[in-house]
Amino acid sequence: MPELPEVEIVCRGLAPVLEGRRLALVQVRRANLRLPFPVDLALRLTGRRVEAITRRAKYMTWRLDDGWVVLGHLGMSGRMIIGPCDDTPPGRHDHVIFDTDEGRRVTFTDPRRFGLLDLVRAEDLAGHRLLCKLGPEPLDDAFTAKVLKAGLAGRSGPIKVALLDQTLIAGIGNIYASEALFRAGIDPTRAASSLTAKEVGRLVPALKEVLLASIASGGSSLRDHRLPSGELGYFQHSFAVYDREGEPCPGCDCAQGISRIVQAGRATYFCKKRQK
DNA sequence: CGGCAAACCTGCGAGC
DNA sequence: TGCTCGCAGGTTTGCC
Repeated sequence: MPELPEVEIVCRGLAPVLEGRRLALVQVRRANLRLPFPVDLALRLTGRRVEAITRRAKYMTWRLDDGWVVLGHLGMSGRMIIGPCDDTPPGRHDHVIFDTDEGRRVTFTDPRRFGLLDLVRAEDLAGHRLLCKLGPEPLDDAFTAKVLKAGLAGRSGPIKVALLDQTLIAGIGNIYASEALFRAGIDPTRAASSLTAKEVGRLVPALKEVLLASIASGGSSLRDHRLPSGELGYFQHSFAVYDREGEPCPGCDCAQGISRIVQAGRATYFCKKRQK
């Protein structure tokens, strides 16, 4: 379930395993995911020390000791699984396996193969073709109602679809778009440009709140119960509206309950009474 | 440029 | 039990 909060949790979970460690053995088990892997990826990573792990939007970056950065994306179904280095045979979808000099193993598994892994020079990271068009980080202080309002100007499409546009805001996915609009009381079908300053003034904190709450719950569950699987960031969330079609609205007593519609090919969940 | 559908993949649950 | 269908949390591309 990799939207911004999940990627953040994965990065935080990987940091204690990888930061400061050398990659003793890297196994690349196929030539590509969504994009081709860099040539000689395994060779270029083997022996490198991971200096720092950070996140940009839904991308993770591992800064290496030779000036290169591993750029990773989990796509729809990508996961990072932590375990020991042992003789367990890799699963069908275990595409890249990183063993550290401490005897720990990180397995990048991705059944649908929408994820990606690339190498980029640190000084070229911001200009990378996948990163250079990304909009502001929603959790940055610089992401304000004024900034979002300006971005929505001239957009006739629905606000919910606009929130998924990574050039407008980076990191919002299909779940948190619905959740934030519910929290802000805004109808997802409204034209993006029709939102008033007051409404955008509710939407921006709503976005920050749903993301932060998700990170907080993931962080705590990660600290408190290390999953036997070693899997990071894939705990049970409780969403107010997402995937709750027909269930009672948690914000009002309407008889209709949560509605599901499709916008730009993706499911949207909302309360028709509470969201205007 | 904006908006939309299709494409990339596999897995899973519902329904028959 | 087994099949088909629809659907899934992302992003890019190409067409209008």
